[in-house]
Amino acid sequence: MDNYPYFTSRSLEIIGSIPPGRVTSYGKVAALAGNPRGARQVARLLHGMSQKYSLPWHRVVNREGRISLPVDSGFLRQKELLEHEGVSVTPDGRIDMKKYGWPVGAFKLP
DNA sequence: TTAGTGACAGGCA
DNA sequence: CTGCCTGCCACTA
Repeated sequence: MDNYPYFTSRSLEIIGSIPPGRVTSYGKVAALAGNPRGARQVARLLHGMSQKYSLPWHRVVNREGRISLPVDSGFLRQKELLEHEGVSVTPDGRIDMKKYGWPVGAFKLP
């Protein structure tokens, strides 16, 4: 792993600890990482290096529980990956956060 | 340096 | 439910 800033490395850890079959939001990750205002940074992060570290990027959606990825840029991929884990996604990319949301209770950072 | 942009969020009509 | 607007912050032209 490279030497990333605090917020970045912390975000990567959190995303990496999302269990299969569960999803969270960009804002939630940012908040857990210590910056409630950093949702966009988390998004930019995933956009740039999710593939590189084989992170579960597909388990991160927006606050409305919707896939925030353009249809022409990975929407379908994310949908497939989630359904493959047992997460039901509607054709327009909506997910039931009440059912698949994470974390459930209090989250303890590793 | 300023202006525009985006895998976002929250509040409100 | 759908829009519209404001706040954010790193990046780019």
